[in-house]
Amino acid sequence: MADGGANSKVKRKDRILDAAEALFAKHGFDGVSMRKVAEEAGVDLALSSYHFGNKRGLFDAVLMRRAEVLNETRLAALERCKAEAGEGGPTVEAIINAFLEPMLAHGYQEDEGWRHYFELVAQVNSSFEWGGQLMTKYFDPLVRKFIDALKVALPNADPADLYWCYHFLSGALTLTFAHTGRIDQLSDGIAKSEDMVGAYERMVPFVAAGFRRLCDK
Amino acid sequence: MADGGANSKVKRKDRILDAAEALFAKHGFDGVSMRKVAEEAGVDLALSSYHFGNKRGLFDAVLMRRAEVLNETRLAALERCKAEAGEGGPTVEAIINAFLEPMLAHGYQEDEGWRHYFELVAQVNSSFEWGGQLMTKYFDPLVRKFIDALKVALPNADPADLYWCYHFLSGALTLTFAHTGRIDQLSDGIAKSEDMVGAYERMVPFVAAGFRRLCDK
DNA sequence: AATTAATTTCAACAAATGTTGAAAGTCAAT
DNA sequence: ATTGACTTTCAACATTTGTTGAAATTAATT
Repeated sequence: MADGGANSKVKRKDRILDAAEALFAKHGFDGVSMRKVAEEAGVDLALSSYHFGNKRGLFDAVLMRRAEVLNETRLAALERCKAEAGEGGPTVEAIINAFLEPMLAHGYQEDEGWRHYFELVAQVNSSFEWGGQLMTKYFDPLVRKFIDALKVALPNADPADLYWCYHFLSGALTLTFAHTGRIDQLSDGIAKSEDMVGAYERMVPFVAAGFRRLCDK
Repeated sequence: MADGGANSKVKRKDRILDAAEALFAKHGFDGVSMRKVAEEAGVDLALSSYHFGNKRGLFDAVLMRRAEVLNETRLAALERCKAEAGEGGPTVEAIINAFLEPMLAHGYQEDEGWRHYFELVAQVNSSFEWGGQLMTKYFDPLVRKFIDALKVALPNADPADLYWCYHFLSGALTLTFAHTGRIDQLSDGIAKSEDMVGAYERMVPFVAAGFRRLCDK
């Protein structure tokens, strides 16, 4: 039997998460109904509540699923770049690269699940209602490790400067992966929001230069 | 009679816009009901539909109201910095400053209306559903003028690099004004999201350094 | 095969939603 | 005072919303 249909071997619970991920990414928490999720996933309405308790539980489960994977991959990238560096520790560029590169590694081009996920994170990050709480919960423990590494690479930095620089990085990063298509329109097609490799290759030096200007004293 | 109550002289139409602005900023388009707007504004439910046609019309009116003011102020700042510069034109730093400084000028500290507005724009900018369309419509004509000025300041820049740099600026800017409180939690209070002056003073050199690294050849 | 547990469906609930037509009120100009 | 345009209220509409018990089905265990 061919896969992919409504009778696919993929567990219903995962199909619900996939559908919710795609829909929340496009329309936000309040723009999606439980019925729409059920319809998209090809399951009964009540099943999402059974598996995740309620709508908010479903939303949290979507956010958590890939956060754990991303955090592990980023941590591994940070450890690797530390190991490859000499005793002075890695450069600013190498640390930022370790933070960004894993976002492309997860088969970003092929796997639309990850694309939906990053669109969702972008929206959560800059939303007043969710931004402070959820991003802190899911990502900040790891972010602190990257900032510690940056403190070593920029030993004379004022901590407040360092946190603001990371904040700017976070904003540039999430908007880029939000994939809104705005840069396409603004540039008349010269820059393409689908070109994540091009964005990544530019973001590393852009952000590193900013860190150095403010924190390299 | 004292002002400020439900019988204030302020026109009901403006009270609706103010209430909608605050609510949309906090909860997004789909997270706000017409009834909540009416209640917050102290007017009848049907009045918003009468003045703005429907919910979407109200949302557009909120976005448009201050966009026009901001665009004018930014244009004036750009012209002024061009006039003050020599014949070589303004520096990258001066151009970016002209783009950012007007956001603080509108009595940002006192007037919470502007704070709500920027929170709303932040959310719109990184939302898939609205980001591409609305930002282009309201802001891009002016943004193109700033990019033209940057092309003069960075004459050897590859246009694609320039557009990506602006995109990074846009992301850093909107997240900072989204005011989510995340930087407070991440930094344990060392950096404060209320400190918009501090953010502004750091963002100008941060972004300018990025532009120079990628576009100054 | 029998029993228990986990999953999925069905049907319905009360509450909340955007919108609208008609009535009532307000205000300025004649 | 009367007209006429504009503003505001009232009441109701048809949908849509999240959630939940109870029944039915499937899977796992004995």
